[in-house]
Amino acid sequence: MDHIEIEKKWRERWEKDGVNTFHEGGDKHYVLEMLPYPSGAKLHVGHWYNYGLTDSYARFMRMNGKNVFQPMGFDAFGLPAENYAIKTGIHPKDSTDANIATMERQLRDMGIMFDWSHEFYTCAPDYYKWTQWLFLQLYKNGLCYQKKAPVNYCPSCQTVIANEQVVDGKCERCKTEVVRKEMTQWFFKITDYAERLLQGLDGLDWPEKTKTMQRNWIGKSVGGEVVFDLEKPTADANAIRVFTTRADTLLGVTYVVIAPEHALVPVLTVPKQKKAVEKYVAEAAKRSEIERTSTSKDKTGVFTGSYCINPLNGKKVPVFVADYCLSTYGTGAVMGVAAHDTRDYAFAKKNGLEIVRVIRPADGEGELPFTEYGVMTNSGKFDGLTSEEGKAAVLEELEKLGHGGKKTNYRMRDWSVSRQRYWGAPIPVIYCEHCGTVPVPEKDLPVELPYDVNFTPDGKSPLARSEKFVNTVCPICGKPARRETDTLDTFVCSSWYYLRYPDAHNDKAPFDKKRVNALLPVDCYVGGAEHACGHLLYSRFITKVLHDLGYLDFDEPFKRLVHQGVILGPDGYRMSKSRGNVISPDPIVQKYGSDALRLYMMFGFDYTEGGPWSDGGIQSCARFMDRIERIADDVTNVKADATADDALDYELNYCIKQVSADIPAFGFNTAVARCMELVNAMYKYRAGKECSLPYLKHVLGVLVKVMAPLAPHFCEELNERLGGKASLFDQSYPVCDERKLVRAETEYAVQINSRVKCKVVLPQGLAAADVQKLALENAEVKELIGGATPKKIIVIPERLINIVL
RNA sequence: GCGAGCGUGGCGAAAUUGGCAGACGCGCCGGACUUAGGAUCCGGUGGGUAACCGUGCAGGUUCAAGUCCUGUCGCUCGCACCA
Repeated sequence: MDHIEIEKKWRERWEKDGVNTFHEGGDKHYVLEMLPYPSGAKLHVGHWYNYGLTDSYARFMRMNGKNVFQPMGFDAFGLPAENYAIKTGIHPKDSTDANIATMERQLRDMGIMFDWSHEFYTCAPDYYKWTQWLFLQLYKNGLCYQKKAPVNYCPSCQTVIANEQVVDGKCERCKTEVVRKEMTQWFFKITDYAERLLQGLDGLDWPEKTKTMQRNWIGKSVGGEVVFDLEKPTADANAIRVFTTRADTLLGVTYVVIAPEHALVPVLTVPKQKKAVEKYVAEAAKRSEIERTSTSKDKTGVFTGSYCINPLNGKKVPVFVADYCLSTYGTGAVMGVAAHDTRDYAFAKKNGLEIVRVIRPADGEGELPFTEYGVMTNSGKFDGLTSEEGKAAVLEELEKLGHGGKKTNYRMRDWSVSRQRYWGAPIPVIYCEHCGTVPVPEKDLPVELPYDVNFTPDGKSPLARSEKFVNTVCPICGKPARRETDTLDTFVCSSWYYLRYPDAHNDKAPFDKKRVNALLPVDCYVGGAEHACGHLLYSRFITKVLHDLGYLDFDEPFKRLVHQGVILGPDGYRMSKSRGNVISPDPIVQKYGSDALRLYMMFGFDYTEGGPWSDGGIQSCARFMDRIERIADDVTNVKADATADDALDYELNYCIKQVSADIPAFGFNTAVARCMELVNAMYKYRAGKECSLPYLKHVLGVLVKVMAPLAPHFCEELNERLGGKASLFDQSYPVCDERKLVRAETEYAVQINSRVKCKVVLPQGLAAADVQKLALENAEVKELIGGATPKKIIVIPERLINIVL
């Protein structure tokens, strides 16, 4: 069979007959793969693994009566295209369009049943118009705000660069040391949804690992806030607030630490300490950029010269600035309990601070620092309480005193959506001297990205230099005003795209409410695990926001999530251009056909594990198809007949049953193995004396349906050759006849003292007592027991008998 | 450092979830058909002559452990001073 030829033929046939066209109604099943970024590197085998195998799942669901919706589009904004433009001068839009054309051709060659009429590109104005609309909804509802935040800035390239472009603190392109720069940026208030994002995880059919990662990322921690009054209040401040999970240790506080970036640093620093503190803060700013992650185990810090008051006992404690306290978590200040925290202990030792024990183990003293829960001591009226009781009691007391109380903290921070970049959706905001920050009215969307801009880096983004773009009029007062020149993070574009597919060309709204509520949530979402705390979290957030605003009936976008494993290069390393170990699917498809590639990707790996690519396996799958074709050659001209051979009929139904369970569980490797077993049985049958070609043809006809989701073109071709008229994908999947799996006899393994000694054949379906009785009557078993009296006999129905002597 | 996951033949991997370890395939060995085969078909293939031994290593629970528990080593991923 010329696979290239027949694959082309069937793709054209499907197209012509509208086999892949989605019609609304019925028992919908929305299958979605994470949409690709159109890079110049084209599709690699990893995309195939993701899209090709998920398509097999989708085809299976379709043959099982589901009305499957499986769309595809392109996540087309982003940094690589812009960097490419800086390097080559080729406009991002042009290179992106070209890449999309190539990738779309490759995707079509895969033979996936995408309904292309729902396709979109996130970089097209008719899509990003609605990304901007989304921004405005968040803005209007208080979920979007501006604040100053640090960005990475390369002084040589004169541009802001992304975190992933910073390698060892240096710019990946020019190796210049990157500096931190404070800039005003837009944020989405994802932290408002922290608790719901956490709670919602429980009901999702997602990999536990991914849920755990999101839980850790959200980082809920239940504790309390303590207010330390300043010894000398000023006009600017009168107290330091700290967050703690160990309120039971409050009476052991011997100092308080604030982060170098804390607003109170200048307020609390006394003139005598000014020089030392300023020097420390400057050094910390540098360190946090370059080596914060690896080394700074050393607990450094300097005294501000000021003191604050422990609200519980009125004790005066010194305030330090130290970089082991993070400005980004909690209140940016912590209480120092040297006796019960390893970091505080190290800091106190180094700075000669007092160490006061207030918790002891339930028995004895134990060494310091003692960081576990125990019993309160040296704590006056709290003495004797357990840590658990003490936490509650202390926080209650603080509340009475008006100096704190219970508080829950989340590690997650708000989502920064500003990018000082050209190739993204412009943020729809206008700055007016008279009216201030003004959102672009919805009727004026989209704010179009100008094509004609200059990419040479000179300290401003290309958008900021485009006078035509920047200069506008204020929508309120009509006077000259300037546009925001930052663009949106591409994760904003991809945070709502699954809502666009059902109604991809709607120019009145981002989606039709009825249609979206009918088709969503996504029933099965498949993509890489690396998006656990990015895209997958943002999408959940946006869905919840749109739900709360009344646009959606559901508040979780993806019911079931599956991660495909990573296909590594033949050398066992992640595929990369620099390693030169990238496997391109194109030559493989040209040589063996896309079905052979698909089968191999299924057969060679555990889907969620992935693994190194190997060339050898692909031939085995091509050979497997040849074996099936050879049977087809034998039976093409006979009339099919279902007069059964018991042994082969058993194999056939066993295969149907197993494959039907494997495919929805993404167990493709075993599904293919079961089909191979059936083909082996067919060969055995064909070689036997009792072989009936009409029956063999019947079995082949069923196999072709069973395998249709796994090798769609090939199976369609065989089906046609066997006399089938309609497309297999408009037919039902074979159903296992359980009666055919009932056999008269079962072979039991007989164990003596837990070791298999022999086998006995007994009728199927016996009660345990009868199994035991018959087994003990067996001559071989009798001999093995040799007259000894069994102490205990365990019978596992249809499996084994264990006789303990 | 913390958290999660993994470790099974020469290789990719299976194992009804505590019940005959190694399905299926690659590779290898042998046979058939052949002028020939790197095509195809059939058979064999964890180790050991054997009793037996075998799922990283050491223990434990159990009639029974790849599967559960404890410890340990190694690898991968995620988070990295989170108070």
